[in-house]
Amino acid sequence: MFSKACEYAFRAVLYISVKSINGSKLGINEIAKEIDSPVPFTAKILQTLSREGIVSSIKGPNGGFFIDPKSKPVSLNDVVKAIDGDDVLHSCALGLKECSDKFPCPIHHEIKQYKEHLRLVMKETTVQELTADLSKGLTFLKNSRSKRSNR
Amino acid sequence: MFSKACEYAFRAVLYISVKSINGSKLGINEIAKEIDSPVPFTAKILQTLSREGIVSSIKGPNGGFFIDPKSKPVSLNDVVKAIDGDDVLHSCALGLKECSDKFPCPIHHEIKQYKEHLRLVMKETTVQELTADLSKGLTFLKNSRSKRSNR
DNA sequence: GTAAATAAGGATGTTTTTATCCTTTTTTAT
DNA sequence: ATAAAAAAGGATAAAAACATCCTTATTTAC
Repeated sequence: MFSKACEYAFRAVLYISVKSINGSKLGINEIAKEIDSPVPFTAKILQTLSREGIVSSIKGPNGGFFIDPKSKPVSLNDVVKAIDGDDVLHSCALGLKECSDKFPCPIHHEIKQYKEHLRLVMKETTVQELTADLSKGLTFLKNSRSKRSNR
Repeated sequence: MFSKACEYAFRAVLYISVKSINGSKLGINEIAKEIDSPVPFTAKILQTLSREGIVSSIKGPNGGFFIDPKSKPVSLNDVVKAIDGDDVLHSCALGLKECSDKFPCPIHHEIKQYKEHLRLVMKETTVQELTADLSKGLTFLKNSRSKRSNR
């Protein structure tokens, strides 16, 4: 559905968002541990997200990554665009470069609705509105007994 | 959404299905040309589809690939399973190995409905029912001016 | 039964994605 | 000022996906 990089990006951004509520800044090691992702790869992804203005960061002691709760909400679509690019949610299931109502692939009409709905959800769902359930422990960013967390 | 291999598989199977209506058997070169895909890679994919019983093939002169129009219809899901495996349509958008109603990722509930919708479409749509529009020229398997077809 | 046509299978190569490592820059505390 | 802590950035490595090539097996036509 999305690249691994994008999956890590979602998880990282959500984790940072939750922890940023009380003004914390988070180091890359903590983030990677808590979302069960490889440290250096996650660092690269956060670099990109930082460059794209999706997360903030400060260097130096007591620095780290954070998301100002008062800043403009970040949609899931913003994250996808930053990491996987703009095409992912628009590309044809059969791989046609041009696939549209006027020039449809054989399953264009069958999955059109699904794709539109998914795009809408990704555009309208914000990281900020997902943080509440996450901090209440109603949703999760990693499996309890994942391999990585057991090392 | 799907791997390139799976995209080629969809296109190949659909092309073969259309041409099989009048009993034709198709060579790998013709198939790859008509669906605008790399010949040897497409050959590999058809090998797999043949092994999985999704297409039939006979070797030797006048041999080739075909789909008996009277055989049991093939769902798009059958093709996905043969090429990308069974997980693709069930995997978590955030990459959690275990993501369910009981143990949901933060966007599980948001996209659950759409994933189910897509799975249903893939299971219920058959290659056979897509062939009619395709042979009428109402749907397409390649772009008119694709790079490959211009070589 | 020989040659040609065709798919099947195995080995290999290329590109992209995923992941790691090392150095540099910035900031803070002392 | 200096040392330590942190992210940023560049170079490299490993794995997976994508793609090709060569040989083998099967079938047909002559």
